[in-house]
Order: sequence, then C-alpha cells, then structure tokens
Amino acid sequence: MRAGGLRELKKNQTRQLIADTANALFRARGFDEVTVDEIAAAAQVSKKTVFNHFPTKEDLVFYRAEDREAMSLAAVTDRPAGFSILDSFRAMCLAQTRLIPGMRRDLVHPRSFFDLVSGNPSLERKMHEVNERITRVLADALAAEAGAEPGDPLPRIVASTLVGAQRALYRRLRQRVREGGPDEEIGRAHRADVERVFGLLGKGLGGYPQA
Amino acid sequence: MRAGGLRELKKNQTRQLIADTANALFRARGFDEVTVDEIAAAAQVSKKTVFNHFPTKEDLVFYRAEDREAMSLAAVTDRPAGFSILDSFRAMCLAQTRLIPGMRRDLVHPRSFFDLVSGNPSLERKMHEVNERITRVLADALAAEAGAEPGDPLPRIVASTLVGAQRALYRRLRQRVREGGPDEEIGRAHRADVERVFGLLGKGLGGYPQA
DNA sequence: CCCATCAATTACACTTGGTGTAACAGTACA
DNA sequence: TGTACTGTTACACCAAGTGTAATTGATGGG
Repeated sequence: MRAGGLRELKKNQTRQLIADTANALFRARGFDEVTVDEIAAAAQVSKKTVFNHFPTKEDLVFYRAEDREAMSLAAVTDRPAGFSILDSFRAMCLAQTRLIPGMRRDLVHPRSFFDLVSGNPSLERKMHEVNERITRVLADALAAEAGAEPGDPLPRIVASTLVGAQRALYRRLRQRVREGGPDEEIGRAHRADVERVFGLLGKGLGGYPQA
Repeated sequence: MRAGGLRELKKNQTRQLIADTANALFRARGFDEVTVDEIAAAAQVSKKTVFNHFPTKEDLVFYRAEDREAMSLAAVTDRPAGFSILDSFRAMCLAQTRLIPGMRRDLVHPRSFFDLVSGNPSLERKMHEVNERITRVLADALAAEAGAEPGDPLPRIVASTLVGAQRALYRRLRQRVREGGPDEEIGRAHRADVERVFGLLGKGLGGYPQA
C-alpha cells in the first residue's frame, strides 16, 4: 500500500471517525455506559471494523499514548551534551507547566480525559499498562547507553523511578490546577516540587524521610 | 456470622476447593485454555459461586497476593530502630535468597506460577495491578511517617522506586536460578546485585549511567 | 423441638467484549 | 479491462461477568 494512496487515506479517515465518535460518546455518558455496538452504529461502521482498528475498547481512549512514550524516550536519547539523564527528566518535568492551560480547559468539560480514566478499573489498568511500556522502552534505552549486561536490574529500576517521578509530579500539578489559583503561583509551586523531588533523587534516598 | 460457625467453615472450604481446582487446571493446560464453566464443573459448583468468591477469573491465580503486600508494609512499619527505610528494603531484598529452593522447585513443574503469568496479557495486567496496590499502600505508610502534606508526590516516588527495585531484583534472582549453578554462587551474585542497586539508590541517581 | 431468619448457593436468562470466517466492494496496477 | 489486493461487512459464535428469584441449609430464639 502506497503512503499517499486513496486506500490508506480512507482507512485513516475511518479510524479517526471511530475514535472521535467513541470519545464523544464516552465524554457524554461515560465509558461503561457506551457499548461498542453503539459506537459502531453511531460511526456507521460494523462492530468488526471497530475491533479491526482498535484491539480493545480501552484502546479507543488511549490511542494517543504513543506521544508520551516518544517524549520520555527523547529525554534520554536526544539530550544535549553535558546533560545527565536525571537533568533531562527534570527539564521535562519543569516543562509540564506548559500543560496548565490544557488542564484548565479539561476542567470545564463535564468529563475530561482524566475523569474518564480515574474511577474506571479497566481504564486505570490500561493506563498502568501504558506506563509500564514506557518504562520498559526507557529501561532498554538506559541499558544500551550504560552498556549494561543483559539482565542487569539497574536500568529498569532507574527507569521506573524516573517515570514514577514524572507521573507523580504530573498528578500533583493537575491537583494544583484543580484547586485553583493563578498560573504564576501554580507554576512556582510546581517548580518547587520538581526541585525537591529531583534534589532527593540526585542525592539518594538513604535519609528519607528524615533528611 | 460467627467466626467459628459451620457456615463460615463451609464457605472457606468451598473457596479453597475452587481455587485449588482452578489452579490445577491452569497448571495443566494454561490460563486461557480453561473456562470458568469448566472450573465450576470440576469443582462441582455453579459458575455464579465461582464469581461470588473471586470477582474475576484472574483473581483465581492471585488470591495469595495479600502476603507480599503485608511483607512490604512490614519493612516500613516494623523496622528496628536506627534502620532507615532503605536499609530495611535492602535487608528484605538480601533475604530473597531464601526463596531459591522454592524457585528451583517451580522450575521442575511444567507450568510454574510465573510461567502461567508471564506471556499472558491479562495476568500480567493483574500482576501490575497488584504491584500498584502495594506501592500505594507503601506510599501511604511513608507519607504518614514523613508527616507529608496530602498530595506530596515524594512518598509515592520513593515507594515506587523501592517496590520497583524489589521486583527487579527478584526477577534477576529468578533468572539466575533458571540459568543454573550452585546456590552459594547464586546467593553471592544476588547479594552483589542488591548492594549495587541500593548503593546507587543511597547515593543518588545523578551520575547514572556514568558514575 | 420447631420456627423464623439469614447467608450461601443455584438455575437461568441476559449483556457485552471479542474472534473467526467467508463473502463483498472498492483500490491498485499491469 | 481484468486481476490481485485489502479493508469492510454480515453473521455465527465463545466466554466473562451480572441480576434475579428460588432453594438449601445453618443459626438462634422461644
């Protein structure tokens, strides 16, 4: 199939149509309250076609997850010279403040992406799965860079720490946005969070929680 | 319902019977190749009863997960005076060598617990879920001990690092056991792994992978 | 000892996510 | 124009899990 072919165009259109239709329905009524049959009907497509494009119902919600994966990976592979991996992740976490406007917008909707996910077991599971995959990809990149021998547990541990930190800081930021206040102040508080977290990671967990 | 009542006795027996029957079938033929209907039939019980005791089919495999949770928690709450949390987790990981005989035994079985889980998406998902719950419980304990304000991301990050380290070291140990060799040597190698990992965690991730 | 109550189990009908297959329709391309 | 290819469809099917009302047997009081 050629890249610019008519077939591929139509296929992508169908995929997008299904995803959009599904997410509109999910937002309006909640994940569990919408059946795949309904989505198919609303998108004027057969149920089988839905499952041809998205292997599970959950994938209809997470079909944009590759972006996050790519970002995390870039933090390792594309970092400037003299930057440690930790530095790079800190920078990435600091840059999370750029997401504040989007979070604000999400709060207005009756059911934002995160309202959708949080509180729904199968979606939360899927979320963990995505995080796990990101961790694994990152661990592989770390192992390659460190020249670690196969089976070395360290890259994995470092990766899971970094991804965990990123996630926790993101969540904290969202919480701050939910609590309200000017962007300035939220940004300041978030940067302080980031420095505190990466300060600890930089000097070791040994003394926690005392030191 | 009284604790020692006949009703509760029978209920526990039924529960145990179902779990045992299910796991025997899983080991013999694999998780996906056994239906809940079959399990119910083999245990001479209705399908509904199976689901009354175990909310999902996966729970039939993981119904012992509470033990690990308790151990991780104890590493924080019951540690001796002067021991940091990191010390406590290191000790716990060092003690993993005691699991070697069990791992050896598992290897003999055509389908050990881990053969069952690894390679099966839904069981791996369930495994992550269990780990996630352990992390959450540990994070809460850490936050309580640190007197952290609600929403503080640090306890969560520390918890996920520690659980991640424990998991990775456990896996590495299993790998070593699979590769063979005398217990002595495996134990030595494992202890070296543990020291390397906790050495890094103790002095900070900053230099990784250089330093 | 009998009776009322309560909890566990059961039968059964049903929903829904997901798969397999073979036929169909429109694109690609010679 | 004809043929190979590929995405879509209809359709039949499987298995996990739920809701409900009926049944069985344990419990405890009079």
